[in-house]
Amino acid sequence: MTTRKRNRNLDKNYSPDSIEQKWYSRWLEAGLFNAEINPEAKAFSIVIPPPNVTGSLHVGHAFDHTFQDIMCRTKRMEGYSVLWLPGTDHAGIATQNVVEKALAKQGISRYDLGREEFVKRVWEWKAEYGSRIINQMKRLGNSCDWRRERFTLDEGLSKAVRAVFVRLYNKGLIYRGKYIVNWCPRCATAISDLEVEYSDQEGSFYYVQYPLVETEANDPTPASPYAGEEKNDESRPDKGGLGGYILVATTRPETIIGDVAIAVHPRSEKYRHLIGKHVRVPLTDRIIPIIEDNMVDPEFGTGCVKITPAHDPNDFLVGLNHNLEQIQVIDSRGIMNENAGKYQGMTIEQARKESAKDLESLGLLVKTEKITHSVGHCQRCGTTVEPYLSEQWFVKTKPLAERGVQAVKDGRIKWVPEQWEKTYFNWMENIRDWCISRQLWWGHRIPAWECKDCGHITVAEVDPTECEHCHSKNIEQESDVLDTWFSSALWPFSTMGWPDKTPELSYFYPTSLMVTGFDIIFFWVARMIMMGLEFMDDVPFRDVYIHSLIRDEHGKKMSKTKGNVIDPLVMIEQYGADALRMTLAALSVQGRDILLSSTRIETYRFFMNKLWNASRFALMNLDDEVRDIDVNNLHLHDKFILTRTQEVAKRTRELIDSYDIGTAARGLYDFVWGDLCDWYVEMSKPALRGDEGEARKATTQGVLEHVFRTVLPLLHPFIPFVTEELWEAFGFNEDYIMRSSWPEARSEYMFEGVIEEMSTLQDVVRSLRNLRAEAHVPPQQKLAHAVIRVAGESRSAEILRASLNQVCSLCRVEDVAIESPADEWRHGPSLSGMSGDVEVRLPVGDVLDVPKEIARLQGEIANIEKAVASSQARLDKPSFVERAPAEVVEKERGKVTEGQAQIERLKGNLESLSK
RNA sequence: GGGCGGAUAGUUCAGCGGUAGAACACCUGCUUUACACGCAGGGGGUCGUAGGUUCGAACCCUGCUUCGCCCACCA
Repeated sequence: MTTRKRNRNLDKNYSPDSIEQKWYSRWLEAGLFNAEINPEAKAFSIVIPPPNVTGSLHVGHAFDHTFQDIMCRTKRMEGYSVLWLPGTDHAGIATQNVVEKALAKQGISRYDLGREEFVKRVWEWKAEYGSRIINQMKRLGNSCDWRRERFTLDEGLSKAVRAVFVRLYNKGLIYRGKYIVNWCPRCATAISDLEVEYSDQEGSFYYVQYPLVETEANDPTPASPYAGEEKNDESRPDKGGLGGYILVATTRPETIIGDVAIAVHPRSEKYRHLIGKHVRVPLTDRIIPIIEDNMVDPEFGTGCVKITPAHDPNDFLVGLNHNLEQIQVIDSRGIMNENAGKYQGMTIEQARKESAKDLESLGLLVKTEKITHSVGHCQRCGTTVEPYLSEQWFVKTKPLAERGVQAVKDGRIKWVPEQWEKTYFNWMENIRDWCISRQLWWGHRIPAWECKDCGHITVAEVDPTECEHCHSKNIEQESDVLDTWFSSALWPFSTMGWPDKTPELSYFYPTSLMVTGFDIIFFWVARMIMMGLEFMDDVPFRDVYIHSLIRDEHGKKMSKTKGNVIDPLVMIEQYGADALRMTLAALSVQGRDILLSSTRIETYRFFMNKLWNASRFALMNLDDEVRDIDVNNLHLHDKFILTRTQEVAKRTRELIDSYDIGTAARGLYDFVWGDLCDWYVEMSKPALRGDEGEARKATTQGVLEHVFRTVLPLLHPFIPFVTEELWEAFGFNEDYIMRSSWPEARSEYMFEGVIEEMSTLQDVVRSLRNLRAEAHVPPQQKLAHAVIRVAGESRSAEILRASLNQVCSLCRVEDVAIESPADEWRHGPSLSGMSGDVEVRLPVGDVLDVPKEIARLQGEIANIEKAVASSQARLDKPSFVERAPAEVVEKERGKVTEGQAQIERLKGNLESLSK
């Protein structure tokens, strides 16, 4: 005889706080999250998307992590050796900004401190706040192997970064050059294309006339003959630039002093004759040529473009093609420089206003127009991004991207949901080189040393002491650091010890799954794929699950300024981590944003209590002895719950395997609350009370034991804490539920047809309850008896006869009689209802309101007649009978005959009531 | 300009070929010995719009309206 140590003293209400903390530390102590290399077992691995060290856990992380934790816990229970590798990202620009902001409060800038001291301060900051987000992850219940926690700037990862940089450089896939890049004047660094966010803005279009000059000689600028005149004079020759002027439209008059050419389209009717001629740049004395270039859209603006290679990406390319000078007039902080003449020292905005004013007074500004155009902003600080000419490092991405595309095309990487594949292909197939240098101090310093003597650049994994070319000792390391995403791109293998050949790499790489949001597909996912293929010669992960965004209850993006941020930690305080996890899991639907509100979390908080109390009920009715289930002594409801339990076990596993945790979570919720609590628990009461004898009581206990023994592990990945606590209370075994194995569906507990039979019973119970409510019978009043009228030989009659005890208990009646409809009605005034082939009658004596009941019956008859008529109409269509599947037609026939019988019965009732 | 997704009960969403479901909200009634973090019952929807395919469409196809997102361009 098996016995168990049960704990029957559970509190009446579930309180998560102490329980969650207790179990988390026990799991840690027992080393249950530790990943072991076990050749006997299959490996399952996930590397966590490393959050910023300075960050705080937001609800997006919470969702992401819940998903990963569900997968990891499930796989552990399925017998895999699971690695969930945690860590944080140094987040170069973001972290540097945070620390700079803190310093600014003390009136210090990073330049005051100098590079070395500043970086030291950032490390101090990291030491103080870096563990915060890690602790928050632990509160959520993340089952990461914390022994393996990594940081993108730690020693091992830095080694990997260097190795990758050097190898790519030697392969010719990293190059350095002077190019136009996106530049944030506030952060004073280059940023990649992806770090620019565009938004539409009001701006002005300035129509400026450039005077045509005969030669390249430095003639003095002629004053415009039109200064001060009416500007809309159609006779003016500058309309279309045909006279002494050429008209150019620009949004950036402050860059005019950096102009080096005017470009027109080669086939432009209007301007062709001017190609090769020259103009004088307004506000300067420079003479520049009019050139032709395909880049010009003759339909846009005036059809001619001023070319400023140092301050516009398109102009930059035109400049290269035509071998034009690059004149920089704006410096790295967004201030006009020494080439800007009288505008030197002004901000861009000031210079724009001033130059426009000056152009106007020279009579060269023909008009200004309001336009909306999209303007790029720095993702980190919102400052308007400047195209800026500077020396930068780039990764040549095309060859890497080609392999990345191939890996998805031949199925080595699977995207879930599949739709994201398209987005990925679209980006990868049109990929541009990646600017990886940043003029920051916090990050991986580029391992390149420039020789002050010969200018040669030495790129090396180990700090060199001399120039590899001329052996001069006079070398200096590049001051730039790498884009933070460079190190992130290596995360799946750098965290496992690459470039060394470690056992972790051979066992856990490629990882099984990557879970992340669509916002970093390009930043991160695509680059991990490229780097993984290049350096591991294998994909970094088999499946990519892209989850949707979490928004507030009205579908708005959460943001601090809107004040609609849901803080997962506050939610955990308030409702418990389990409730939050269950909510996030249950709300998740593939390919759709998730709208979250605290009332939703409350719903799942209630679910925790429901599960808790259902367990309390079971425990109150179980003694320490484990009872066997006697399959020959089961009632319908026992078979029903056993069957449903097996179904749910099977279905949940399938759903989790296909990453549909939303449906899985909702299925478990419905099973526990609906099937188990609303029906089984209620129906098991008579047997547990002993009303059906000792054998029935024992078997019912066995069933309860089995159901909880099965459903708690199914729930565990979703709500680990409460299930662990209950597992212990039931005393199912001495071990942790976390270490239990995933329940298999057991065929001996699956019974054919019981779900349908049960629904017959449920319908009858609902009908009876309905009648009670209708007759306003007080719930506490036990009725003497109800009558169920059903043909004696039908299946329904059999089902009901076997479950009379349960029907009585659920409907609070003393006795239920089963009669044949042919029997004479002899119970006095009654209410009746139908469900299927079963007529339910409730003798209600004096309580019955006769006129009201007559009205109700008439209404019901009308409804049924309508339904019968519509079914009949379908049956009358030969096409329907011929082409619809036989079972559908049969169902329709059934509806008609049943409906008609029902109408007959109701009419009989009506007659007897009318008397 | 290219692409993607949504439009179903008051709200947020499931359903994705056989004539509508859940949660929350609302109404009625309940100290029913697991749970008021609960129980029972109820009201509420011509499934955005117009066509088409089909015996049959919320579901498939095509237009339209509308909301949101991504990419590219913007002198």
